[in-house]
Amino acid sequence: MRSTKQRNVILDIINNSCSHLDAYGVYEEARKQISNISLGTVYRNLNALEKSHLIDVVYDGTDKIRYDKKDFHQHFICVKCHKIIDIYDLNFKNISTYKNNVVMNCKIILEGICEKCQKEE
Amino acid sequence: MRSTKQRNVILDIINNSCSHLDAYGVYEEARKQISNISLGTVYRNLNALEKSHLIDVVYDGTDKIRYDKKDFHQHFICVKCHKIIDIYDLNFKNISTYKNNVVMNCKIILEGICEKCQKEE
DNA sequence: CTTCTAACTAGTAATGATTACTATTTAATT
DNA sequence: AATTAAATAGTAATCATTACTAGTTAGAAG
Repeated sequence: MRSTKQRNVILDIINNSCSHLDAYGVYEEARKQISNISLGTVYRNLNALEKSHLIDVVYDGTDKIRYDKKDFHQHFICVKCHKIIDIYDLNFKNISTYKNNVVMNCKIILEGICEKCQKEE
Repeated sequence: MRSTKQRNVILDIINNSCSHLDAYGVYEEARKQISNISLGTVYRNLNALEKSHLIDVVYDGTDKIRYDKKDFHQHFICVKCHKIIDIYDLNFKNISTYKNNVVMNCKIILEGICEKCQKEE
């Protein structure tokens, strides 16, 4: 993967933001630095950066994919307004609430390479 | 929410499947029982059932939303082939592998109603 | 049982997030 | 400086999902 101005700007935007931007949000931020950057370039780089494990994705329950820095933490997601709250102090002892937010469900997803795909590498 | 033939068939398909079907997969199964069921009806009911917490959604890393029965378990998702493996015996003591599948990341998402949305109810 | 009506459906059109394509540019190696 | 594979801008295409409309139906009330 080559180092380009566009890719560096996009990675910096993700790493310096706490707002879980979607692709268009990243595009709007990036245009402040590279006025004619293409939306396709933003999509292509977000996919490439995610594939290289340099950024993470978050699904907030809408149809948009949101992007997040690689920084170990968990999320609370409101099923009504789709707000995402970063959790840096998860405590499984009382998981029915997290700071006045009512918890209804807990999803745990392990991501990795399955047995079959390891053999094909 | 009224009980309709279409809605019952769709809920049954989700509850009797282990394959994390997407909307079109549910549509194909449903047509075996209601030959002229509409794809729009499938989408509308999947959304309604999820909103009523009768079914769950799973994101496998593709652009398709997959549906799952409400049955407390966790998921392993392969980042290469997007296979979803159900986990009923999660053990945090050694999380670097799950049954020969290499774990690279663990996402924990709490879902619920945020403080602001509670006040607006 | 009949009437009533809001909720639901089938079928189709529209939307919009994402991806694909193409000519041009550029990082970085030789 | 020359070379070239990878990347980009701009635009067109894709396709999962949602919206719309006229007709149908579940289920409550008389």
